[in-house]
Amino acid sequence: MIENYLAAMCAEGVKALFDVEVSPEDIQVQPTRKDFDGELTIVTFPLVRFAKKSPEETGSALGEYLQSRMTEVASYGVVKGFLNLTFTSRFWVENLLSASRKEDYGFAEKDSKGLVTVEYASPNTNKPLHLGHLRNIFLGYSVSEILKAAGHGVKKVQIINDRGIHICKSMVAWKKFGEGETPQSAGIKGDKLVGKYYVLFDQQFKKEVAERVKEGMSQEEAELASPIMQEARETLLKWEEKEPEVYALWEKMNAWVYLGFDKTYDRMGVDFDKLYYESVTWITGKAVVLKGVEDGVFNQREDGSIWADLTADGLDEKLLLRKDGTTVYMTQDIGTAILRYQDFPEVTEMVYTVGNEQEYHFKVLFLILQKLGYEWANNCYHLSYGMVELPEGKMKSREGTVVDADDIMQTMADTAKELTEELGKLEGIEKAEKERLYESIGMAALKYFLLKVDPKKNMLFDPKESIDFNGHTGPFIQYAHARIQSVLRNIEGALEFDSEKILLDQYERQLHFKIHSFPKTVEAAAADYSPALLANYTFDLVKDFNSFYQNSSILHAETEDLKNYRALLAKQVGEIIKTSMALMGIEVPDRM
RNA sequence: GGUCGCGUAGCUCAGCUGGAUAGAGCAUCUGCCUUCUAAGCAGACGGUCACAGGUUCGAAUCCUGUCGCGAUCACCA
Repeated sequence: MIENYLAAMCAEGVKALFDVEVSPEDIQVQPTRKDFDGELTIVTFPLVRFAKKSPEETGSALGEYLQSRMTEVASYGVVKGFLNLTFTSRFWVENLLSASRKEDYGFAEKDSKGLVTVEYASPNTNKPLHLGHLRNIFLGYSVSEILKAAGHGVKKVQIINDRGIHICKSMVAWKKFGEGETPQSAGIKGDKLVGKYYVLFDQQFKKEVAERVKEGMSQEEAELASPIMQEARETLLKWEEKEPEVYALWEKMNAWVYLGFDKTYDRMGVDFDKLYYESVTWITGKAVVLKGVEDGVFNQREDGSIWADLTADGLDEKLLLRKDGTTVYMTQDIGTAILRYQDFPEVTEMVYTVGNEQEYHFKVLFLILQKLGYEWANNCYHLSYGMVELPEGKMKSREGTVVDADDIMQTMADTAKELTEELGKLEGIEKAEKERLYESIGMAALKYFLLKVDPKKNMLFDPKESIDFNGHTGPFIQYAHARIQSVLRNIEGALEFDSEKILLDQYERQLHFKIHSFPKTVEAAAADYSPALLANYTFDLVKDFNSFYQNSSILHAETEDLKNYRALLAKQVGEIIKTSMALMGIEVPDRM
């Protein structure tokens, strides 16, 4: 990495020129701003006090030193406390050649770092997936791919929340109003069908409550007295006792939902290495909690409920087991974590991709696991992401303002089709191929839109904007790649050239520098668990490429050497676009 | 009320461990398709980086306080 070498040389220079020891880490090396000549800049302000000279003189002295000792440095310029270095064409061209020779440029050595589990998609089985899940799932998938690229082993895991009162609600409503309806008979996906009955339950519940309030009950009393709610609670108890009829219905309805989810995941292009079900993990959780009481980690109250006292750590007391012995969310998550550790004993880190409204939950969970004495609890990380809001405010399932995952994917594909047909570029392509393309473009728009924003921030999903394929969008990047492939299709033979004959202009220097930064960007994205870093990098790369592309022709270059060199440059940009987008789960077609 | 997060152009967002005149995209306006795909390029317009202090050669960035918005503090998950 040239930055490190440069910093080391600077430190050496400071020692030689000003007789002061500085460590290379203290030398500030940064990309040169666009409006100045050069690719890398040394900030010399901090060195001024050692040099006892003006910033300008300090910069010149150091620049002179570097230029005379580094063959890579072609020239330097000093502006106030900034030393701008321009590297030789030869250096950048060599760099390009070595990058293009690497099969997996930008990737760290495989499995050079520890195994990480990444959990994402924790859906409830009582309703279909929505836009919030999409952000969660794309994020988790992308982070998994990025971690792999950075040299980690990765296991993608899903936790399915298949037990609890919410499923019972769907079950009760289906029994009451369903008349034996199935996904087949209704002609809709299983998750949609079950979701429908969840909504029906809520409507009935509200109706019953309203009736009772009208008769003079308080809101609270009415909610307790609602027959359908009572039935749901009874169903939950029967489920816990594994009463055959209830259990069979539960299995049947969950199976419908899983088939529906599978379709959605499939279209999203994501997969999992292992699934966990809360209907299983709670058993482990409960056992661990009971053991924890014996070991004095938790305490039991008179009513029989079990609690973790975290007040000493500045948190609250947390319920782990109800007085009737049933488990809560936290108990299940304890069980899940332990099971996961048993499944992957070599794991060095566990990542949880879960919304930021659960930050407190995970703080508590990790602390409890630590108290239980698990070493690995120190390496759990809550990859917390912000909510997706709509222009009209938050999504609320009860108010019907949720954006359904399947619907939005379909809308994106439809729009892609519409706009592509309008442009009329796909003559002579088979129909099936075209359909694949529309899907690919639509999904790129959606995924990129959700991933380009810093995960931890809340974001706004404006349907109008998300469907735009111009500007800072997935299709814009796909398009650049398609154009590159188109150029390459017109070139025969190997892209060989005499590197002595290549002189770079400013557009190309920008590009070379971006290419050079790719491995570093992957590493940074992994360290931050942030696909947004990659997204923004790729967009910048494409913009630089477009400038170059529009301003210097490749096929009609002045000489054969120049043509081949530029083509190789374009090819390398194409390669990076492809890998980088793949790390976001986005495919890039060869034409569009 | 306690805790955590956020506040940058009309809108959506970048801005890495403090560094140059705060950057993109959208929107608005002006140019560019008889050489490689115009889903593009070149340019114009647009900012009191919420506010007030502090730290220093230098602050959108770090610290403190104020205001505004959001999340959370469930025997829901």
